[in-house]
Amino acid sequence: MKWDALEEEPCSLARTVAVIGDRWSLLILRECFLRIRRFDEFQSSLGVTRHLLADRLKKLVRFGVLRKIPYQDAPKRYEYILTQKGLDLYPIIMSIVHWGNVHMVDSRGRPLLHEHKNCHKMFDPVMVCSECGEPLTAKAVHVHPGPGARKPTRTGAAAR
Amino acid sequence: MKWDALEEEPCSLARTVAVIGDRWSLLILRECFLRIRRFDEFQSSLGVTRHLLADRLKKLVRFGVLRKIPYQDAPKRYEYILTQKGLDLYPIIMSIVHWGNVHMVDSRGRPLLHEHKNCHKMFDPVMVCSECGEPLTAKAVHVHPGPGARKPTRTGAAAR
DNA sequence: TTTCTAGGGTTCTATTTTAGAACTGTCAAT
DNA sequence: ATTGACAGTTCTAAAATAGAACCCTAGAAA
Repeated sequence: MKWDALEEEPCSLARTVAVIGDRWSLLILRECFLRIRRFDEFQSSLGVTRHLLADRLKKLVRFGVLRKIPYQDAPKRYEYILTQKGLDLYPIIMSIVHWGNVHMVDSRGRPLLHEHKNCHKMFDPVMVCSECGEPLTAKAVHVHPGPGARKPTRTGAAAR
Repeated sequence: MKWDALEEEPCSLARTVAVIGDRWSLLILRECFLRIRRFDEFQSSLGVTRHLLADRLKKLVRFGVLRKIPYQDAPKRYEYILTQKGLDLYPIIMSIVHWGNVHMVDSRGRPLLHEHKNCHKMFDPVMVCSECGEPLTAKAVHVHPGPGARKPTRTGAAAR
């Protein structure tokens, strides 16, 4: 399967994966949320090759996750900043970080702690139901085909 | 950077990306949460090559996200089911799906709808603070170095 | 008894991606 | 006139992926 094919899938996960589903895109986004904005900063903090960095930034701009803002003329220089669409990725990033905090830390403990400016406490992210506010688990969720679902076919290929 | 190097990074995001940060792993996990369990089912619903599927399943088992459960002897056959560590990936999967629902659907609408068995309503996932229960945004979060943070170096390489 | 099918892989070659390093070009400061 | 910062692009070699074919076990069918 090509990457382009992923964007066309009738599956919100597949389409999101088409945007952020590779190693470097996720690491670049991590840097974005840590206020990194310039090519060289990304390059030196990530150790990614300049080639791939340029490629991934271009892709993220194309998908509307990042926006190029000029910060100087002569020569033209740009900063890459998150759009609203990009800022909306925050729950994804945080849930990834949280899972790592729970399941992948070594004996030294967490690399980062998160403080909520609202309540001034260190927190973990919790995913809850928009309707009743209860924490979500896979077992408590039922899935239904939506309006954009793939029509059932004789082949029985899975549809989402 | 090698994949193995990612696991060693003092960054919970990087370490999680080492486990699930590629296209097929995420799609395989999607199937797992939709109750797919067998090699052939994965293969036909995803269209992934058998080679890569075998490789990714092996990786997910190695990381303790999936477990092989025999369901027949002679010949030995296994089902791949989520461990607790794997079930804990649910918020990641859901937040990815939700972002796709908001930003990547076409005119036909969402491929899937989610019903919460608790309250019997269709819902969206919301990420809130474990301490005060308020919804989280990137701007309301302050980041601090934790006990596992990389020690600052003269080179100024970013640390997380 | 030979053949077929299902399930779960492994092996092979060709194509794509990625890594790693070097190169380009503009401008500012020394 | 040279050096350095910044933001890329271009090159070759190495790795990962796609796509197809092959292998093995065992039960069912012909």
